Amino acid sequence: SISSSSSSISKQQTPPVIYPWMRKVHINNPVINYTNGETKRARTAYTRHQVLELEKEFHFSKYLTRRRRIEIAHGLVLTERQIKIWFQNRRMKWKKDHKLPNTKSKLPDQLPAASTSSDSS
Amino acid sequence: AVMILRSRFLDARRKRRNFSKTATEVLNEYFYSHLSNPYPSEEAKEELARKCGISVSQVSNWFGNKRIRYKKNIGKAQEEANLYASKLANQAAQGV
DNA sequence: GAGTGATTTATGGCG
DNA sequence: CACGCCATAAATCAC
Repeated sequence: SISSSSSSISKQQTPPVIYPWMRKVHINNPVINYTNGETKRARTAYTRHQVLELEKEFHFSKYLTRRRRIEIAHGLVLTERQIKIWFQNRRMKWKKDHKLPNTKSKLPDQLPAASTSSDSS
Repeated sequence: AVMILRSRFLDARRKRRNFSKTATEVLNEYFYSHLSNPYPSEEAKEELARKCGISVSQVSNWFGNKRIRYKKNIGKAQEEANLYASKLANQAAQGV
């Protein structure tokens, strides 16, 4: 029983309380605002080609040497930092995919063939 | 070519289902009762996952989305906040 | 079309 | 010190 002992009887009534976690934190330079008042942080979506190449490289090796990182960065027109970060994120994803997905996963290794799945191509 | 199509259809995002109402209820109750710091520990996440019948990753996703979307619209979320606040007060009154 | 769960870029802390 | 891991932010995707 880990009932939180934080029985803070704070006054309810729509408290306009702004806790620290509610403040924006990654509002750095890369902001793009179009005529509208919105200022959003830009998140570049990598092209299919870029992702494909990165994925290929990752399959070859999960880690990058400094040398290789520079080559890829130039080849894909991305910064070394972006390459490094991409590999870190990719490793995290790999871990997530390869850790025991417990015994309740319903992976369709053998889909019910009864349904008329009219697959065409 | 076939593999591409396969992977596209097997992509987890594409067969999205909403969580059960009770699961959302449980998550929201935790969120609003910890509004000052809605960051459940690993253990708390596991318990929530168990109670909701979802995975720990899904609990993490839920809190990540909830935090961002709450602070993107603090005003609109007040309704929900009050709703769960009164719900909790009610529970406390009954000694739950 | 808004809502929502999941995924993709990106940051910062700590080891 | 640079780099990896990790939790997380924020934007975006896909249904």
